[in-house]
Amino acid sequence: MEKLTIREIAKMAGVSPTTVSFVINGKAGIREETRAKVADVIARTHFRPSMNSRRLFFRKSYNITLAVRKSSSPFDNLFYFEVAKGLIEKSRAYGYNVVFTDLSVEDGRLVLPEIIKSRDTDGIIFLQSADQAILGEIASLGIPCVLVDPHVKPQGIPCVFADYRQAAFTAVQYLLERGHRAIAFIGSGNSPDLYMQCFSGYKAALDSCQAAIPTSWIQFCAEDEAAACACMEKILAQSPAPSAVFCSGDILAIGAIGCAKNRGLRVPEDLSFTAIDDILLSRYFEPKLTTVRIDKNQMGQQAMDLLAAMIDGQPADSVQVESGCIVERDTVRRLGPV
Amino acid sequence: MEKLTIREIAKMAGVSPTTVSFVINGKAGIREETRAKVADVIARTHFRPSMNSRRLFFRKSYNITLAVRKSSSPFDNLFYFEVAKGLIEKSRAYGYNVVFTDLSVEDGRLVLPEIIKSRDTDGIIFLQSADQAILGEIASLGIPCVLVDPHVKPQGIPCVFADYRQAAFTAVQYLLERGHRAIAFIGSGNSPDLYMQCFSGYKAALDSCQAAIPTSWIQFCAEDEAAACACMEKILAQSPAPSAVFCSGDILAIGAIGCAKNRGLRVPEDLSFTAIDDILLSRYFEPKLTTVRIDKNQMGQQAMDLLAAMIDGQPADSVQVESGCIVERDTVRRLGPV
DNA sequence: GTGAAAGCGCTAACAG
DNA sequence: CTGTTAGCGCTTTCAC
Repeated sequence: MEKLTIREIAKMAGVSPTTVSFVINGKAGIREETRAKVADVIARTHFRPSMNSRRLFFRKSYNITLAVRKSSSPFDNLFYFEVAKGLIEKSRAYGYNVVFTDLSVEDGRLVLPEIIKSRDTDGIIFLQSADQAILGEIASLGIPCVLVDPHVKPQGIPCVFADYRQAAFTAVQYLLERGHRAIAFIGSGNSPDLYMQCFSGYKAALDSCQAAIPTSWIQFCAEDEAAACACMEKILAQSPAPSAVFCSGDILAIGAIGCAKNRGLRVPEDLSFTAIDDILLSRYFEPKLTTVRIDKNQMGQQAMDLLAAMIDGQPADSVQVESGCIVERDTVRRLGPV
Repeated sequence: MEKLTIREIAKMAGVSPTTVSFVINGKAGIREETRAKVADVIARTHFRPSMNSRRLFFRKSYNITLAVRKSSSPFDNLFYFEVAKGLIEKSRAYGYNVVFTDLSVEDGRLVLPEIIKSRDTDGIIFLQSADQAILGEIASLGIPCVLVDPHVKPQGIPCVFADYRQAAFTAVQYLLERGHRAIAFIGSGNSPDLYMQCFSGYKAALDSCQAAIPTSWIQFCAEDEAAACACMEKILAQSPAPSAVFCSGDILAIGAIGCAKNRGLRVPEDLSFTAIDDILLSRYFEPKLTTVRIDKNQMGQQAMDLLAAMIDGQPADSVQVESGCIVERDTVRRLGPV
């Protein structure tokens, strides 16, 4: 079988290459009869125009790059993968290939992969991390770029955010509706933006019911599972004890619940928990965690929409995805009327 | 700033485009002096030759496609991601972009993504699944293809296998070394190839110590967590009871341990367990699972090596990655001397 | 409405 | 040892 090119197709259909090109690209000005004839040949031969040629002509790579940090935890990986799925689904419609790449480290500096340095990508999506130096380098390369769920808010780069304020509000509201008033807070001050959103949601829910809480119930040094456990310890060290705890992330709740268990408390009989994220583990942890789902798939989809718009030169603003969906499991007990 | 092309660089360096091209591609026949001059200009300008042009010239896309099934469990995702990491690391050295894609379903038939149909990829990597029709379609497209950890062994397509026989042998040997002789087997007959490997490793380890076991200890209907639980039930229904159980997958062990727990048995005090995989959950499950690690990262790397060889037209054979690394955790008890 | 011709940026014969 | 030239396969003016 010979190499199938647009010329071959033209020959087979008895027309010129131009005509074939017009048919392929749906341009006007072709007689319906000719169009059908050409379309028929294309269908029969399964011909596809060479992407490589179009790339050269349009000076587009039709690649978008998903940049992942090198050493990330399995949980990060899960996060990435869900976002990636959303991205991939959408990319199909836009005709982009989604290329995975990781930022490697040389001499302690992050270094961009070749696909970016050689501008072989039409756009870039970063997940969570957002090294300022890297961002600057990309800006100087002139490649559109969007950040997904950044831990720290950068200036001048469109982002896809989850609405952590709404998520926190929902998680706490859920507790209130089940009769809880004594609700503690465990979060991480490591990402101040994130912290502020979560705390603000927590506060908004509590404000509405005029609940007073001791300041020892507000813990913001939980940057990981172990630290969350320590936070829980501090909360339980004083009386009164809360009837419920809201944690700004599932992994923190898992740490905090571990602490409660160690002290002989039963969850949810003695203490209820809600959190934010819905990571894989939450379904397998004992007891199964009640949490507000962050829709990572949708974040991926939004990122694709945003990036595609930027590539087309349209002005783009950050977007926030709805984050008010609670998934009810086994860590919340309904309290009798107070 | 003007568009940087090889002509521009040539002009700046006062040479011809050919010379620049030769320098870039490390061809012989350039005076060192000229070479240095050109190299200097290239370094200063951060020039990279347009991938799009090279693609057209070489008729190569420099893409390899990682095909993922559409609806897969989070655990599959984790598997994919680890393989992908290995793949990505290696792809850098070969100069390939790793493009993620999923097989979508139309009218109940799997359909190949555009990147494959339009031959915009130099090779394809499939994970686990291996629909025969799809494979045939790809073969007719003439695109090199490798399978990673296929559940069913296809003919004529190079694969990257884990050595499940070795893994099973290692897992059972580990139990033997700790004094266990009464060791039951739980596996899944759903993937006969896989089953045979696991059982053969289990048998080989046991053969060497002449241990006799009742046939009820051999269970092969555990296609998932719940089924594994049922298998465990059957094993425990008769006496004597084994002192240890080997499961051909972590998720099966988790199901089986659940059954043992329900019956009031303590793990590992009353019953020990080993398995194969080392999935994320095994570290978080209570008790933490002792298991033989399958190195998915390495499988990804091997897949890249294999695929690259095939793309270069070299003959390629399936490879098997070493799979004898046990990760010791909390599900095995050492028995006193018999 | 359709065809001939130029060019996207690079590479590699082929001259000089 | 270096420069000129002709494509790789497509798209798109610009004539006809």
